[in-house]
Amino acid sequence: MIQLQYIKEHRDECIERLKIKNVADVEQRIDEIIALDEKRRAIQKDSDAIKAEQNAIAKEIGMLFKQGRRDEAETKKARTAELKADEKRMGEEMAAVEQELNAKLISLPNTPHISVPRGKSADDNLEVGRFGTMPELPADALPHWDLCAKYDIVDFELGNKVTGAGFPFYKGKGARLQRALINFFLNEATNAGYVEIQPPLMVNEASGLGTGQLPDKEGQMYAIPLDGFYMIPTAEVPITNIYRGEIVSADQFPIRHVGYSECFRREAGSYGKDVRGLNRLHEFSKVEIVVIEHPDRSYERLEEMKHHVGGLLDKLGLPYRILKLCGGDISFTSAMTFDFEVWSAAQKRWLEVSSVSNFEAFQANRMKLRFKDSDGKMRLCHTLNGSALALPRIVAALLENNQTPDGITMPECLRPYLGFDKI
RNA sequence: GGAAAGAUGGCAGAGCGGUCGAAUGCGGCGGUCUUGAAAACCGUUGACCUGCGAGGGUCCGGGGGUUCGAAUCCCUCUCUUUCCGCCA
Repeated sequence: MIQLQYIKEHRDECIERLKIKNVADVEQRIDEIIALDEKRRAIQKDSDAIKAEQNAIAKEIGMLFKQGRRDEAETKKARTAELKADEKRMGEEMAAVEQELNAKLISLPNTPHISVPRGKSADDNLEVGRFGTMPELPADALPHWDLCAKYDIVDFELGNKVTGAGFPFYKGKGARLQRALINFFLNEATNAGYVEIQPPLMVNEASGLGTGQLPDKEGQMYAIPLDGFYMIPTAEVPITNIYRGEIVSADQFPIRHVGYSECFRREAGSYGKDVRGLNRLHEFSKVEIVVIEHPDRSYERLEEMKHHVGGLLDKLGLPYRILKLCGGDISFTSAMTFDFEVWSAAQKRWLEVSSVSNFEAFQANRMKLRFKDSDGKMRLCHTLNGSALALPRIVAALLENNQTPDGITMPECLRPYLGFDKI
């Protein structure tokens, strides 16, 4: 949720930024919010005056009773009845205005950073770097789903039987590869100063609201209505929500966490060739990094996180590119996002394996995550997160890019975790 | 699943329906003392809305009610703890 104060004090800048996200009727929406806020304040002023009078009378009545002046007390009571009626009416008006204001505020996406490129769709994302070398595969090279079957390391059919499409089984060296990647990613992050967390895989509604999955992306999460829980779509949700409602002390900055979790996504409406094999699953493993930082330093931290993610891909020897997402492709909650895509050499496609974002104060405002600044004032923290990394597409690229006539070569950095060097 | 108890400030923990935004302890911050630190002692220390300010208002798990007046009484929801049962 954008801070109301920011909207009021920087109306034009706010509108300009939201236009980068192609928000329809921004001026009108912003001005409605400002008007509602003025209305709210006017009502509150009157309502506060009434309450002040009520409080004063109640005090007087207390005194009168004590002094035994009952008649005078009864007279005062009459006045209170009038005030009560007024207060009730105003309270209802206030609640209605607040509800409307809140609904309008919460439906506004985060303001993107002013440097975010304009654009309508993923085609307009800006490539800001390309690393590694793209392997030349022979003409008979296999896509990863064929390799999975050939070496019996990921079984999609079995997943269909036991659960459903998008819930594969990993077997033998495939399962071991999963475990190796998770450990490799967790260790790398720990060495870089991230404190490891193993979070719950289900969260309550308040947590979903805190990080912005609710109400915006309700249909994307698996829900357990009987208990009011949601299966997490990413470890970002439970880990960031650790700090929901907290006032952290400034000397804790930056707060760095890493967590591995299974991620559950309904992916409603996405079908076709994009979902083949490991390209898009309903359940997948991911290691996530989460950072909470002082507003003045959050963009430094974003760079640091990008560096960390890039380092992982370098070590894995996968060719990748970094995209700065345009206004049309960036998420609802994000102010700036970089996607990392690896080259999947047999599919001849770029696959997104990480998304690193700065949410600025957007999540913190929803969660009321604050700190006391050096001037003693309460301020909202900035929150950031990134995948480091999501496994399935990494596995897809590793299998495809490293295939040879006598097996699939595993990258050096994973061998201590794998116990073998070839599948 | 059955039974009971509870939810108060960063934490712990008091609180006859009016003088309670809330005792006390711990913690935090400032100071005295000290070469420095610890201890001791003194002082200070909630958040939010609104107003230029003085000030006003709100908040004792959420919601509703009784009352001139509710942290305190009633209803309801949620959650937590303990015991029993079941089970990893």
